[in-house]
Amino acid sequence: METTRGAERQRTAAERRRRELLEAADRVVLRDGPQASMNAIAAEAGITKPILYRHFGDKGGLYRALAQRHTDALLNALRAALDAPARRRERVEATLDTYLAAIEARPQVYRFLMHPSDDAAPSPEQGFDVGRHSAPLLRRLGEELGTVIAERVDLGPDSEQTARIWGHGIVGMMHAAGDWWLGERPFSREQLVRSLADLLWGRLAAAGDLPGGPGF
Amino acid sequence: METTRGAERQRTAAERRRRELLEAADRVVLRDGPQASMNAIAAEAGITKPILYRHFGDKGGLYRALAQRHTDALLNALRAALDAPARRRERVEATLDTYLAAIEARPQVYRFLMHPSDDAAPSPEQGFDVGRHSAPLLRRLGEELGTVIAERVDLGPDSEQTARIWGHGIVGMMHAAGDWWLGERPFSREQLVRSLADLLWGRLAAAGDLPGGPGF
DNA sequence: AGACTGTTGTTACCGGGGGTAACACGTGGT
DNA sequence: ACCACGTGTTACCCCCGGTAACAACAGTCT
Repeated sequence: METTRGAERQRTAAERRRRELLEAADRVVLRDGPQASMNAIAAEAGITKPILYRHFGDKGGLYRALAQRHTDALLNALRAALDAPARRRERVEATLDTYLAAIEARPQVYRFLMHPSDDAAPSPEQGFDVGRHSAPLLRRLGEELGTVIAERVDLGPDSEQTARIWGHGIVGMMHAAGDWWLGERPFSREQLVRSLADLLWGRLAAAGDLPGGPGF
Repeated sequence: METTRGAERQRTAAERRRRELLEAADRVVLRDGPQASMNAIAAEAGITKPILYRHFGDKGGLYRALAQRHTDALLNALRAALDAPARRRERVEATLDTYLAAIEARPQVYRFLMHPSDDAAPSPEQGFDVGRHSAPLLRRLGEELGTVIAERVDLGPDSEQTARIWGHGIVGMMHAAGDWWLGERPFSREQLVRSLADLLWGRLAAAGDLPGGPGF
């Protein structure tokens, strides 16, 4: 029967179209930042809005599809750094450096991933639904790192819970420091990596007091 | 001359009005979240939009004025915790706890401060202007903590730079972990504080490996 | 052939958001 | 009486996300 072959062809055609649209969207987002409008994306793709909506449902759908590509790439790079056969300190430094190199190389992509401009999911949840509001990518990174820590590091009782806290905390540290550094960039990436690793290695606890502070 | 007294009276009246408007805006933001519309705020205040614009210029102006009140309060509380006469570990824990207690007590305020929905400053800077895009409050906290660290902790050469990195990093850690915790809240605030302080105290470096990880 | 179905594309519209222009009113100062 | 000024309104503009309604064209079924 010809129907199945026809349907097949149609499907692959639709997928190709979808990829083309995503590439156009990518170009616009890279140029205009996360606040790129649907009109602009449609124009870049040489078509009009309703087609975009047919393919992606709503703006959130397009953005999610767009984000997934970049997210997957970054996540794979981070996993590789995390799995390198080296001492823990070196793995941590490699992971920090991988992340920072990525955001340094393509700041607009990073900005798009981390600041999705808005929810796109105005779910009418009543009770305090705070949280889940930082970029979803950050959450994902935090969870991922948490499980890696839980798998590999011996943390005694409550290990699972501690690992998750640390996962989110370390990711947040990396993100905030990176975001700030990217704005001013007053020193090299290596120095940033070293300082952050030093922080995680307890140098804050080990350092001595300077005169003039409160208490001892 | 009566003019100065009259002008005086007018000015204080205008200031009172401004405070009333801010309080109305506060109510709406607390109810509707950061995406509260100018129409809604005007309605809550019992007036119409143009008055708001006369008082605050634009939406960003209103939001900035609104944010400053809460920001100052939080900042003062944090400074108090940071200045308590106690050992460093206790001061760190107190500061973490202060921050987390604040976001736990008033999640909507926190959400408003941290996720200002959008820039409000679409400055057409050309070059990579990434950064400065997380909530300004986070930046401010990071800088503040950085200077405190630089003032009090002996970090050897490059101390200034290291302190700033740590300031932003620690604030980011606190923020990300707090944001995540606020969403699920699977354990008490005390445990969160202890775990984060442990992380800063180098427990990650000290902990042993579990079998199965890469390298040793 | 002709009728049916599905996809691709269009134009034209809706509701709502930020922001502003133009005008009405009251009150105190000269 | 007149002026200056702050408060308030209505009515509008433009843009954005999203949708309805329709046009054109393929391939399929009888």
